[in-house]
Amino acid sequence: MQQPLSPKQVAQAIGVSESSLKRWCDQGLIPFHRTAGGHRRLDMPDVVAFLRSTGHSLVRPELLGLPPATGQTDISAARVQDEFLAALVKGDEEVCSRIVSDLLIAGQELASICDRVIAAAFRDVGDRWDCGEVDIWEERRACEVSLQVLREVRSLVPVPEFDAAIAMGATLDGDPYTICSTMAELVLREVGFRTSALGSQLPFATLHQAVRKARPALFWLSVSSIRDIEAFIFEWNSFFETCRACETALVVGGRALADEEVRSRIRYCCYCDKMIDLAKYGSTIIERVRRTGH
Amino acid sequence: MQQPLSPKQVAQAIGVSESSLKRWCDQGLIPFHRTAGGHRRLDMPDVVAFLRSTGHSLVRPELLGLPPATGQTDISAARVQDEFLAALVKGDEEVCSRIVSDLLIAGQELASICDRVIAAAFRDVGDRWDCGEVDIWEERRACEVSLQVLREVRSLVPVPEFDAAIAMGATLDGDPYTICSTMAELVLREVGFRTSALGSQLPFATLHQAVRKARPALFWLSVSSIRDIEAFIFEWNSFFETCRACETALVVGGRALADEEVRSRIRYCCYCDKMIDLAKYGSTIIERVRRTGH
DNA sequence: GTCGACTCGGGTAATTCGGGTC
DNA sequence: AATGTCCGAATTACCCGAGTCG
Repeated sequence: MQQPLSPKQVAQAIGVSESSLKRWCDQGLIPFHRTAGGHRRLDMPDVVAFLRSTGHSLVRPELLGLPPATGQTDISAARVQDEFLAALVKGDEEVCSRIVSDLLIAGQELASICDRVIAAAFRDVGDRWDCGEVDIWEERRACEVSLQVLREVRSLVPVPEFDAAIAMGATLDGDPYTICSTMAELVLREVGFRTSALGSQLPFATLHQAVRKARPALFWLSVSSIRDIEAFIFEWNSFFETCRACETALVVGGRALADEEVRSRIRYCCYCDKMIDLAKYGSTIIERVRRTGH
Repeated sequence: MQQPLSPKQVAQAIGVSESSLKRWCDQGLIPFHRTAGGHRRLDMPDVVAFLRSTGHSLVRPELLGLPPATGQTDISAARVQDEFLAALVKGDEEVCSRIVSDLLIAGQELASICDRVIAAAFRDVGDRWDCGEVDIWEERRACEVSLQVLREVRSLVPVPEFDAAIAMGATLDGDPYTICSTMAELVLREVGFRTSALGSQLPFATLHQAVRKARPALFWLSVSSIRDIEAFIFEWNSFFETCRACETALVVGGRALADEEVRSRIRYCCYCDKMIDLAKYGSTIIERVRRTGH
């Protein structure tokens, strides 16, 4: 759990006077609470949200425990993607998380950072693997680094409300790739869900149990490979019925279902090619739940 | 009735100095009574009421059930373990990470937190799984929560020196359990290594490459299951030769090697039953590298 | 009764408050 | 309209020798 920040800390990190920061707080631009003696205390995710919405940048990020800035804030610049890819292949976690947190603070959509930087880098790593340019251990190290980066980003987005709608998700038996599923969790959390990731390699049987017990409003499944197509389709559709009975929206994504052939034979509520799609669909569900209660 | 709390406990739990808390007591903001010798004692309901009134609403009452700072007795340890286990099974990441970070702040060794809280909880979760008390998805969720907690703790550990010795590690092909390996990374990082975790399910072939290319001073392998013992032993010993050639200390741990029968047939530099052992061995290596340069 | 850890009370330095002014 | 600077009063964090707890 994060320690709350003092106005001075935040003011110095942004590079403005303490008075300005206090005024912003008092105007409601940054949520804050007070100590018993009346001193203001700020939470990190609230500060980050303020930075993102106003376009302020951090002069001294290290005062907030963030990595030093790179100055790169334009996500479409090929240079950002190249730098991220290079750092990822070298296993340079510091640079990776610096790039991502810069983009985030600069106000880029989290979902498009996932799509255009992280997922894009993994496609490239995959290509290089095919060519024999990177070894398995380098690819796995890249996964670990990315997971750590995603974890750091997670601490920068607001904690969901205690009574928010629940989203759950996983990857299926035989599918060890957790990156997509972890990105999905992060994106849905940012949209406002209380998320719980169930990890990788789960058999369908236990997913039925999970949905019945936790009653999530949304369930995501990331499918990167399928062994037995017929068995998969049968089990999938049975799982869909359970979801429907529990009023759970079943969302699907992943390489293996880019093929319309398979997709046409399974039932689902939404197919998301990219994280940005998931973010949009998640928002509509959150909205509906807020309005109607389910 | 709950046991009364000491000022230090409460101050730590809500992240303020002990003096502030005592002042608030003396101002009448928090009701309290005194021991015969004059020490302040607070009751849980009063503390919770105070937190509500000051907007610390995120803090949950159960977080205050933690033991005093450097609780070294088995009793207090057992209590933490129970709280952690309960939260883990419920998938309550917030409470889990709070417990761990409180213990860290209180000065507990990271390695012994790993051994006595996290690893211990997983043994229990495993037992309950065997009894059918918890389902697979709950166990997997517990893994994910633990990984999140470990990654969060990682950001509290000082960043290693740029030129520090390197430690690498992984789990082997067919072994999907990453918790132990992640704990190992964390412990070695705290000791001063620049670590890079390679994730799970790595074939031996690529480990040879990794060691030759990165030349780590230490390589950890966590082995929780072995399929073909003879093949394993052969491949292992070949990997040990590579490590020796690269002056890499090969450290081993994990359930599957608790059996001395298998262990007697493989070569390694150190077997670590617990994380505390790994921390000690890691320190000696770091020391040696600092002195001799390799 | 011993002992280590904790707590007391009080003092001091640093931070923050709110408000007024530039 | 927004920001930066200044100020006296209040709040908080850190420190220490003596006493208490378990």
